[in-house]
Amino acid sequence: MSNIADLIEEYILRQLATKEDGKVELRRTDIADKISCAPSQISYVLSTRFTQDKGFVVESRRGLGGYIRIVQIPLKNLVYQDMLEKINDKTEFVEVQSMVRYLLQHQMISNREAALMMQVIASAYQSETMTVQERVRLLKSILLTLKNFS
Amino acid sequence: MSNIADLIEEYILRQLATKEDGKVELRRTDIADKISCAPSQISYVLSTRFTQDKGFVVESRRGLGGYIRIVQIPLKNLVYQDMLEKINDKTEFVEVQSMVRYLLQHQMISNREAALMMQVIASAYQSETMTVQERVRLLKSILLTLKNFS
DNA sequence: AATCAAATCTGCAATGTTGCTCATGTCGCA
DNA sequence: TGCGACATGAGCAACATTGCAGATTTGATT
Repeated sequence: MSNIADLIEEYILRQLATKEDGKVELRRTDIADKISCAPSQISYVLSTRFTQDKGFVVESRRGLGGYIRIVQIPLKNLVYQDMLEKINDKTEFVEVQSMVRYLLQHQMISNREAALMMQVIASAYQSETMTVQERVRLLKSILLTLKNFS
Repeated sequence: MSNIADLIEEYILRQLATKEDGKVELRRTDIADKISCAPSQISYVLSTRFTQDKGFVVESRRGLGGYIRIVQIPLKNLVYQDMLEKINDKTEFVEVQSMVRYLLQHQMISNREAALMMQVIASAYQSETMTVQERVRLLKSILLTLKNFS
């Protein structure tokens, strides 16, 4: 099937696959030239196949130095679900810490959200008075909030 | 990135970063020479990227000894500072709640950040075991984090 | 003082470089 | 044969770049 939309999708996915961090920056006209198609076709493919709920974020800029940035984001619910299941009364601080790092590196949370979370999480672990049950409940509620608001 | 405007922006930001007080004074033609571009390009970048609502104030003067002064204004810090000062061991839940609402309504935090904060704050107030001192410390550290990451 | 020249920045118009939207058309397949 | 996915181009919106006339400011000259 030499359907142009498929070619474009493949091309972008191949570019993405070469990147470790799941981010590429492309120029629309470059792709259009390479594939030999109308530039608007690129926009079409992006809007139909690189959607948020398929795990992509697309940002762009026009004018000189224009670009299209495509970021592949892990399936959110799975990640959060996984993390939620991992958290129990024996979960160490460093584990939670690395969860936050993971979320940050995969653009599932912002810098500021990460800082906010780290602050709260550190407090929870340092607290002399907070019970382990309370801490677990707090951590889970944070992850749940993120999950529901993504 | 062969985009001159970006270079100029970076240059100015770098100059600003070297200053402790967030103020720089530059000469338009100097920058233009350094970057090798038309002087009016500097004006363009200033008017599009160093705007008031991005937290900058630009003053300038023409003529001999003319200059461009760029000031990075931490307007938002005032709000956070104010809130920080208001928080003590007698601060009620509803007050904190309305602070979060204020931040949200003024677009200083996102929906998700607000949800995150409310979650944590509610936990802190509901906790049977957390001491008042711990709670105050937590609330302040949250606001401080936001302040530093804005 | 009044004037002029030089050094600066301002404002704006003209033009170039991209990406986006939308109306419209095509094509394969159930 | 009708629907939905695919394809295209025109016109538009957003961003960048440049040049030039004009406004300001300083300082030197008359």
